[in-house]
Amino acid sequence: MESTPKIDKKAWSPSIEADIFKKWEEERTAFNPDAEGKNFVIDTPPPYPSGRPWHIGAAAHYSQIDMIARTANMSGYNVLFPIGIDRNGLPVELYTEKKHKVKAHEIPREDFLNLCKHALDDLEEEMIQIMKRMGISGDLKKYYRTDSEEYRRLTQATFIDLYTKGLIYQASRPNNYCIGCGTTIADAEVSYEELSTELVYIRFKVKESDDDLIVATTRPELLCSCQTVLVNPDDERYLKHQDKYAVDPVYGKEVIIQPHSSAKPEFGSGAVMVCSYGDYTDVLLFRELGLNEIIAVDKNGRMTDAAGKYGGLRIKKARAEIVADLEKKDLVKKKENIIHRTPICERSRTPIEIIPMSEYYLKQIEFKPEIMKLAKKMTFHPEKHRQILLNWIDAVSIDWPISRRRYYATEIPIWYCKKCSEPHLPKPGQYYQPWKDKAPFSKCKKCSSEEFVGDERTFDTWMDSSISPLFITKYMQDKDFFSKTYPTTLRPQAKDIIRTWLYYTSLRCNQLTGKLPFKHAWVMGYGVDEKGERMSKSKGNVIDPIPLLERLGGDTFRYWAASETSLGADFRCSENRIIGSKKFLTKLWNIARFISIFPIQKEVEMTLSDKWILSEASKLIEECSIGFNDFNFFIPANKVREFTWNTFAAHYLEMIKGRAYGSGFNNQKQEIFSEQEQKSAWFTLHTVMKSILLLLAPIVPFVSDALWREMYGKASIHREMFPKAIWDKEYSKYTENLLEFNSKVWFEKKNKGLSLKETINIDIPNELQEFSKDLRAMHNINT
RNA sequence: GGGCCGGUCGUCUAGCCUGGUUAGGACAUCGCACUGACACUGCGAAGGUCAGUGGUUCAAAUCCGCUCCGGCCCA
Repeated sequence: MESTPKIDKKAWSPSIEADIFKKWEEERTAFNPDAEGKNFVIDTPPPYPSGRPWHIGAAAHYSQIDMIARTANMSGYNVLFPIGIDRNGLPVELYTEKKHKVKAHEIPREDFLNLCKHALDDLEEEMIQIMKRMGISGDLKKYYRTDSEEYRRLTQATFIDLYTKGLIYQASRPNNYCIGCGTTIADAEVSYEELSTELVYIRFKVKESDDDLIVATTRPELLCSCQTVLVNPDDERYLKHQDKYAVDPVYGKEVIIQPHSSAKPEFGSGAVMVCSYGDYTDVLLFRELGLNEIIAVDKNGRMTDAAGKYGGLRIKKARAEIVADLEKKDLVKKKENIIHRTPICERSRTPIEIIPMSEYYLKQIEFKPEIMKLAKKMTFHPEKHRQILLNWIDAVSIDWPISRRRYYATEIPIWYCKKCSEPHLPKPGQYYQPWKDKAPFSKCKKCSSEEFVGDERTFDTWMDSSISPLFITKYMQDKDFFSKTYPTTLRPQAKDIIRTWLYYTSLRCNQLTGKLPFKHAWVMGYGVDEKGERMSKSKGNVIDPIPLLERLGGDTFRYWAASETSLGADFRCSENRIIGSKKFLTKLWNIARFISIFPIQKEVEMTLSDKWILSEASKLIEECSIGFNDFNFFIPANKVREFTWNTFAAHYLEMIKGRAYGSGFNNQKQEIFSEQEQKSAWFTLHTVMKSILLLLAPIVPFVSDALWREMYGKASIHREMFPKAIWDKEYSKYTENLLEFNSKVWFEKKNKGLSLKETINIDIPNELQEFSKDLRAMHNINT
């Protein structure tokens, strides 16, 4: 028997991945909802090109999402795997301002938007390149953008629909306002940071007495809006002051001192002033106590006229001056530094102010029970992340403010009558820019006036993002397509945007269609650095995926992404870990290279060794399908590696080598294997090899396809189905004994200083007698 | 203050739901070895009181209580 492998290269070389990718592009068939098989629609998260390099963890997520698509495909589904790029909202604006050294509010809006439109083009191009390098199977030539007219048109149409249904209203109420971004933001966009701040003890006078009342506050500049001072009802220090009036030391205003349980005796002096608005508690207290709000801070972050001589100053400056003035008059008893949990804007990291503004709201409070019900119906992968969504729904306490005072986002499609201010909404189906477009109405429906003014605001970008399942299924555009693809099958997404993207999508799509937008939510953890810390540019621990992909290849990267950490858990990124996964691909390559020596063989009557490894293969297939069904690639990646390397290669290949070559035992030519036995080995080798390649195909699509085409025909492995566990699993009962016996022989030879080729005298245990021919050949055992 | 998740060889992780082998694997470390595909290899060794503590049980990494530590979320 000749021993020339069909595959001549000695190692897997990632450089050929580009050619394979090209082949896939040529062979691509478009998604057809009417094709054979059930439809499987992935609501792919459109990544945001927010800077370079693209976060290696995010890139890893995309490779995992591709594994989902390929898994569905190999399970017989008809897969729609759209690719999108998110380009709306504040990050683009900030990036544009920096890139072009302009300020959004200082140049004409039109010019600014034009700059924004192309600011991300190069970053986007780089992302697409990375996706290609990773072998993403979605159509990378036809990807969508969230800032396209088609997308924004749909956002506006859904808004008009919900407005007509009465789910949207305008109201002025105290809300989170980010001075850095110049806009109201939703609770979901607020995060918290422990910041150090100064607690100032200010001396108030108690009216009609000689007593002082010390009030501790972190916001002395809000003194002008103070409407009452609270003390704890059980605080004996202040019993005598209750229901008297306190006189503030700057404006001389008299406010009532009232008992209230929200004043904690142990915090500060135990007496707190209630101002509009220091924090969210103030908002609740104003409401509860029926106080009149005084607006102390304007939307530019300056004090209003209500602050008297401090009017016009920035918050921090006003605070410093007011404290200095009070100190001069000895009205500050003391100051201390405390750590204060401060709400900040998630995007700009600026502390939040609470300022009443007139904004549009989408009703969500009344939908809470419904969304809660749906959240319990969705299948979560992993199940444990469901709780994050349930907790958030539970915490939702006000309707969602959806209007933003920003520029590069979908415009609110409303015009107002110049005379009577009546709002007018256009017909859905077109993209409207009311800040510059002429109103599409001739007369006001209320007062018949003919002049209109367009709303200048935009939507919260989550208004766009939350309808991605509708956009990809052609909602309001192609009824037939929509009816066949919606609800979508699966939403893959990161853990940290459950309270925004997952929640808002469930809310909005349910309001619009009455249905849950997807059956499965697949939630991934964060990519963190080698030490388990989050990656950030300031920490200097970011890893650029491009050079890694270039050097090690897409499959190495993907195998790492699959095998490193289990579903939904955070995973550590480091070059060493990625390099480690390349070894397995080389091993796989060489196993295939060895097997490619032997001809493809039809099924024949098999020997026990062959039945044994096929039994193990059946077990492997079953274990892997548990992982694939849960879209958990950690399981197949590790199980296949363990089987391939530690069982198939280390034991089975060694056991049948002689038999496959047909040359009998190493030194004892007297015993030769029959042709039948040889063919049985050939058949088994190829059968197991095929199963391994098929099981790995969704994870390492390049190398599996290269080997498949080389060994089993011209068509791509990605047109195949997963293998079925058709082999009798009973023979796995020998596994433990076989592995143990082989180890024992190797150990003996080593101890006696024998080379592996040399003969040895050793007894084959009774339970393995049926394997003795293969075992004697393998170890060169004397009979 | 409340909630959720986690704590297993140097590092990462499986096992925990459904108690019961010498707690499995990978990387790193240390020996030895060219073996009819593979030195990007093979074989072997060393390395763990399963965070701590109390309980349930014939039996606990696994179930329950408490404590400590870390991460996230919400007040």
